Amino acid sequence: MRSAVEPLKARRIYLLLRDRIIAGDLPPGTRLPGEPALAAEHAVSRVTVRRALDLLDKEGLVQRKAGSGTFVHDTRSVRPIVADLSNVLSHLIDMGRSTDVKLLSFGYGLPSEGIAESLGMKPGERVQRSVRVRLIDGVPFSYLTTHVPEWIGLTYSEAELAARPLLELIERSGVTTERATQAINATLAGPEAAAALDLEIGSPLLTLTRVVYEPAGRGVEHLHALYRPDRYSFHMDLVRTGNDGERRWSPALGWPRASDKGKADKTKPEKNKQGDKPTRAKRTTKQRS
Amino acid sequence: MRSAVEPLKARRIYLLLRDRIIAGDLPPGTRLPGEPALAAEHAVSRVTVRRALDLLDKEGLVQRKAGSGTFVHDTRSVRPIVADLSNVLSHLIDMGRSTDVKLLSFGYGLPSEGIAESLGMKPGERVQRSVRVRLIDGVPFSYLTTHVPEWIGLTYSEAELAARPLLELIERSGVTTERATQAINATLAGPEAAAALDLEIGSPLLTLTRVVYEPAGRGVEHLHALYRPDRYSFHMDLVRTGNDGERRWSPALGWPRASDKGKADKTKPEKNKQGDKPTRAKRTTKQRS
DNA sequence: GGAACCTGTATGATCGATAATACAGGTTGG
DNA sequence: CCAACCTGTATTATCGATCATACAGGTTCC
Repeated sequence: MRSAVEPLKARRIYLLLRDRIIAGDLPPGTRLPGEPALAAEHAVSRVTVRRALDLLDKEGLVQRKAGSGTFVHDTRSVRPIVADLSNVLSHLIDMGRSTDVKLLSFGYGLPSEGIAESLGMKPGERVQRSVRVRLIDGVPFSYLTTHVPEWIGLTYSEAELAARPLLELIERSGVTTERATQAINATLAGPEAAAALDLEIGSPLLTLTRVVYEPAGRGVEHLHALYRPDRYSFHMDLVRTGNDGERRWSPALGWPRASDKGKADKTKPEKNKQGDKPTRAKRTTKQRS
Repeated sequence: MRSAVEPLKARRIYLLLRDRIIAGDLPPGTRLPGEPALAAEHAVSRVTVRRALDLLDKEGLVQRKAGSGTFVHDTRSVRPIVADLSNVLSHLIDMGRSTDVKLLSFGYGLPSEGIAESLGMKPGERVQRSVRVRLIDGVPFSYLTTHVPEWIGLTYSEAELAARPLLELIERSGVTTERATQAINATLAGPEAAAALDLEIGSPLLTLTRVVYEPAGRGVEHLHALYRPDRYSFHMDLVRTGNDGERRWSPALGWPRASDKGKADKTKPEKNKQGDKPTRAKRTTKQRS
């Protein structure tokens, strides 16, 4: 009967080792068990173990030395960018790193039902849809799909969208934005996002869905963002609030931030090994925040 | 040369359709193109398309009717649980839904380097490590790995950990917790987490890593949580703050929450079809928060 | 009823992933 | 130097995923 489409064994072992490395169970510098040992441990052939190690190697998680062994690579050099809740990269820009935006798609049309509902639009109303990719130091890290009601979208041009932050353009049109809701989740990379973010299909992605409202309560922007988790993550400081029976954590508002012990700071610009696919930009423009 | 371990084609098509469904591109009720059409569109055989649809069907994203077609299932019945930033499920509990905890592992030992560093421990100091699974209405949705310095862990028993929230036990030991930092990210399910959360290996997961500090700055708890994205997501309301040049989004503190338009509310308890694996609990206890 | 679509199911051929095995060459430590 | 490990590489065999094709049966609509 049904054979249950088991994912590739190599991938299974890859994920297992990857988890142990990331969880710190295999600290940087550790020598992994030899390929024959791993093969025996997981009851697979050595060829399969090698493929798993190849994947880890390609991601820079391990370093292989012929004749010597396979070692866990020092992870600290590939720490992801951290952004606070508001999804602001300001301190990165302060550090002199440049963020660019590439506009992949731009057009008008009818919104899907879910978008229309969350923007509170009447049936038949049209939206502007755009797809952008954000790069930091030339490396793509987020894939943004935005939907904006047509009457706002018409106040700026395609070129302006590629050059300025969308929220700025919206506010320039006379709309004031005050409230927003957002949800953070996880998903797998589909073909388009995978290509844009230079990933394999099926890689994990962080998602952020944000809907921005104007004071009257109508939605003015629907943002769906996909982030490479190895290059981006949400970070926040919490303080314990509330009275005895109802104690909980609340985000510590307002900089200065609490824990800046020089920990995840000197994020090196990624070694950019394997010089494949120079990511020829279709339309790239400097843009802040 | 290298054949690049392309993920299974069926999985590729599955992901593609899944993205379009979740993104709202294919609204609930829509009839998908026929299997022959999809096969042609993606240049694969019909058998492969069927396997992709099988996966979507198994996840409840589509519904197939012999002779009629394949339809996008009404997604609203499988909306994920929403938790606010502080990771509190209080309003769910208020709604009468029960959360249980299953303790999978408990023990003492030396921490990995990363854990030790984030807890600010001296070399040689030991930690208590525990792995728990949280269920809501009997369905697992999170996989928690916690590390606590031994001197705190010794103040409570294994049975207590299975019955009470960890932070409560820590505070009971005399430590006051005031600050914490946390990061949200995404990853793929490894074998253990996949088994515990009733998922396929390689499924996407939300991760939350939180380190809790006592006033003196020593870490007292390291929490690594994995969440099923289809059953859990982080949600927050934002307000626009800051002066002109420095406008940004800040979390809207303090309930009452802004957007409760009865949207993601009536989350039905999941149909629990396919009665396989009755999830026999090893050690299950009611627990709040 | 009947044409035209659909899903469900079965078949044998093909191709890639995996297994089992063998050997070459580097590294380490006695 | 040499024994004992390691990674790198190659070979052949097997098994599962995929393909191409065909047919059965349900649904829809004219």
